[in-house]
Formats: sequence, C-alpha cells, structure tokens
Amino acid sequence: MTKKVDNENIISRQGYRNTKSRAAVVEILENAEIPLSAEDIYLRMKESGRSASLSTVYRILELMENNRLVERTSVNNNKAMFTLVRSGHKHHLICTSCHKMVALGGCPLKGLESDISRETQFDITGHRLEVYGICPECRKR
Amino acid sequence: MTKKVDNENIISRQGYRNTKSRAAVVEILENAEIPLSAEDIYLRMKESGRSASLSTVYRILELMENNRLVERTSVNNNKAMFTLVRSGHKHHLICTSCHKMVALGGCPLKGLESDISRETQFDITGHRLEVYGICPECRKR
DNA sequence: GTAGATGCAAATTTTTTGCATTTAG
DNA sequence: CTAAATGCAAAAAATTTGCATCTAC
Repeated sequence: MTKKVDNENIISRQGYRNTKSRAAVVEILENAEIPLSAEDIYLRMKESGRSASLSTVYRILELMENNRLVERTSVNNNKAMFTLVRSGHKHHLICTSCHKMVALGGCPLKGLESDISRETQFDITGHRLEVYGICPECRKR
Repeated sequence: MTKKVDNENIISRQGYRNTKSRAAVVEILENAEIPLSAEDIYLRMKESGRSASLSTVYRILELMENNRLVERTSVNNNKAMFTLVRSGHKHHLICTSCHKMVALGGCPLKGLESDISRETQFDITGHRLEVYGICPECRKR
C-alpha cells in the first residue's frame, strides 16, 4: 500500500507544492470509502490537528479536480461530494432515507464507453453512476 | 402524445392544485430533452409569458420531486438540474468543456438492479448515470 | 528570495423560508 | 369561502474571491 506516496507525488509531480494541507486532503480522501463534502474534509482535518480554512479545502479540491485526482459527485442535496480517483473506480449505493452510502463492486459501464464514443463522436473521459434505494435499517422503521 | 395531459393529471390526481405555474413547469420539462436548472425553467417561463417567481419554481420542483415526477441531478457545477421522470428513462453524455448535453439511448443498468438488491438487501428505487467526454466541436479547438 | 499557498473576511451564487396576498376548487 | 399556492424580500447554505501574510522550494 504505497498509495499515499503515489498521490503526494502526483501533486508535486505536476509542479504544485506539497503542503501539509494538500497531503491531509489526499490522505483523508484515501481513507474514505465514500464521497466526502468539502466540509466533511475540513472537519476531519480539524479533528486530526491539521486544520486548514474551508476556502483552502475548496481550493485544494479544485486543484485536484483540474488534475483529475478527484471527481466531483453531487448527492446530499445540493452539496458537492468528492472522491479520490483510484485505478479501480467505484460506484455507490445510497439510502435515500438516511443518506448512508455503500460501495458497489464492479462497474456496469466497463466496455460500454467505446460504443458510446463511436455513436456520438465524443471522446469519453469518464462517467458517474449512483444507485438509490432504501437500506434494510430504514425499511424496518 | 398525450403526455401533457397525463402529467397534469398526475399533479391534480395527488390532491394538488393544477395551477398555471405548475402546468408550465411540467410542459417545459417535457419539451426539454436535457436536464434543466431551476433558473433555466424560471427563464423559459418568463420568455413564454408565464412568469413565476424563482421561489415558486423551486417549490414546484420540490413538490414534483417528492411525488417522483422529477429527478434531481447535479451537473453544471453546484447547480441542481431537474429532469421529468418518464416511463423510458434516459441518461446523458455531457461535454466537460462546453457543458453541452446529449441524450443517450438505452440504459446499461437495466436488469442489474435486482442483482444489487440481492447483494445489498437494499430496496433499489433508481439510479443516476452521466457519461462525460469532449464533444467533436470542442475537440477541434 | 520569490512564486505560490493559505487565512480571513467579504462577496457571490444557489436554495430555502416567513409572511402577506391571491387563487383554485 | 377556505386551504393551498404564490410573490417578495430576507435568510441560510454552499462556494468563490481579494488581498495581506506566510511558506515550500
């Protein structure tokens, strides 16, 4: 598991400075199995004694997004959620009642992108998939 | 094409009043092949002489969402986009450069929801899929 | 030392809400 | 007539920006 080092390198490799805040954002996203909002990240940084301002968090996320290190997802009503781009990308199942997220195995889009590219003439760069439902706990209520 | 009547009925059928603003929102969403933001809808209502306040548009969309007449998608940076729920649901291909949207045929999730349900014990209620890429026009530049 | 990163406060943008007024049923 | 819908203005929530200060390189 040298992911952490890899990601820090990705930031510095692109000519950006490897600051504590950036390392913290990368590490927090790495250890999150589910998408996080900017505020989630901000709070986790604070808790772990690596406080940065919320605007810094937004700026780091913007930088990472531009460099394809994170993807922006929207889930919890009008709040942007961010996920680290990993080699094996994931999709999530979200309970519409309690907002719990569960990672799904596999990607049903695999192999389909080339078909879409041929049909539409677009260069396909990625996709976002979320599945919604009611989790067993919420159903019981 | 009696979609319009159908949708108006859906609103009134649920015990809600069939107002001009509501009919206008339904009609505008019907004629849109792509997701629209609340403001898009607000502007189209104004253009077509059926002005309503932006807050009314938001309230109508909220009502429709709660009654599963529209789905909320987020695409254009931090702006909620709304799509009318139709029997044959659609997914979209979005140019990350100019934000153009193109509807895709077919749904690769068809049939997959029952597998996910079995594996996770969730009741699956829906999903959202967006594919990203660069359109031919933007690629040329 | 210097360009780039950060913090803070203020500005913008998007969405929601309170309340008086209007309207569909 | 009456509950529900709307408009308006103000509030709240989320994100971005300007500028002075700090820090990685």
